[in-house]
Amino acid sequence: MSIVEGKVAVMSLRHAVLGLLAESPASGYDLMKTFDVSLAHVWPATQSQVYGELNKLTDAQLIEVVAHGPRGRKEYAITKAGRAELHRWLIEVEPTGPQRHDGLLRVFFLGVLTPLEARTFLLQQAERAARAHALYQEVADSSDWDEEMVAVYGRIALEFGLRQTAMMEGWAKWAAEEINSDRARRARDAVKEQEEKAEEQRREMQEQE
Amino acid sequence: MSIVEGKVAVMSLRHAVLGLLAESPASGYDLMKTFDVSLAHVWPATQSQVYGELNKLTDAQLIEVVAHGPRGRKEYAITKAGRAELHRWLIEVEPTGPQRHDGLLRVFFLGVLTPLEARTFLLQQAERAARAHALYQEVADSSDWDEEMVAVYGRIALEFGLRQTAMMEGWAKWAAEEINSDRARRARDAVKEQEEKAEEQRREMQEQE
DNA sequence: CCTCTCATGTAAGCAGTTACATGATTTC
DNA sequence: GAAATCATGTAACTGCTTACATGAGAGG
Repeated sequence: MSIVEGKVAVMSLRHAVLGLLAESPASGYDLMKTFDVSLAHVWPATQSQVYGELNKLTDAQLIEVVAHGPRGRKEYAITKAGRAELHRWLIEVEPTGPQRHDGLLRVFFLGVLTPLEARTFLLQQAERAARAHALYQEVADSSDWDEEMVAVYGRIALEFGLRQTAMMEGWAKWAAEEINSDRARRARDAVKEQEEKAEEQRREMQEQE
Repeated sequence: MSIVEGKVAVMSLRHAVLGLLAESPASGYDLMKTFDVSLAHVWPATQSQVYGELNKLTDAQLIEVVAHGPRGRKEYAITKAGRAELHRWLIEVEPTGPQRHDGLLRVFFLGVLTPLEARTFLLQQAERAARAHALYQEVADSSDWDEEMVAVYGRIALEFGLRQTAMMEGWAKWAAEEINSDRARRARDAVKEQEEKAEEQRREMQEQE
């Protein structure tokens, strides 16, 4: 399933699980902790999703149960076929890049707000970004980036978060200023003028009746 | 619906449609063109989604049909209630920020690749970002950012794209270098050592049998 | 014994994608 | 009159979220 005649479903959750199990065997419960902490901002997943995916991956023989623990605990490990699929995904499947940014979507519609409201919104975005940046910075400072593979690539991912939030803050502040720019003022004047013209026409139409 | 006792569904598609109709009346067909061009990287939507949402919004009286054209064309306009809902969403609902970045997800698992493969992957990411940046730059250069509200905020959104792609390129290049760093080399050595120890233990176990 | 953590699962529903269906109008 | 474009919709399916259900073991 999922791979039929070269046509491949996206489904990165599957590969997130495979990737985590490639590092070390774990139970669904263990994986959830990782999803809630490390992967929360990259690929969030819910408990029911993870347990469901583990069963599907087992059926597809990409992972297997290697130990049964107390309380029905099932420890999974990646299989050879699973490693191959993970490798294929990493090397051959084109990443799609980030999509669906609802903060940025709002920017397209800031014209319906007053300039003051729009400016406030953008400065709030800047602050949110700054707070997120500070949080990432804390993690970067507190963690001991020692001799582990996870650490090297985890650090690289964290650096992305740092740069992303810094970029966001700078952009939002710049955008807030831009609203007060000459260009924006001219645009607002033009819109107002059009509205006045339309109003005038409407009045004339009414007078004719 | 969708708003029950302060509990609000996310559903930004609804607000994307409201936002577009707030600027000027349009048909589903018109909106699709906007979704495919301007909003493609911010909030992609399919044709069936848009037509479905238009009907739902009409039922909810947030928009209304203002004209019937040829070929069954229905032109929609936003209502007062729709404008209020759009305003509420813009001001009161917290943006969630970007989520689900499958390129970044891959970074977490680069440990399963050889250093060379990982480096290649990151440099490909850098190139992709550079290409996207060039594309945004072309739009920025070619468009006449004249006196229109859409232009001001469209330009601001475009600037986000420019900064985002520039950040991505810089980060990916930095990351590619980081793999050759001392820290990474030490991590790889440590992993190898552990594997050798495990191998040794396995051999000892077999000898005992 | 009681509570907290560990541990796995099911069911309902919404959001998003893909594919299919249909027909009117314009353009060459 | 054929092809391209305009225009709206439905159906099936996948992915994701929310809420519910259940129970075993550990620690006070």
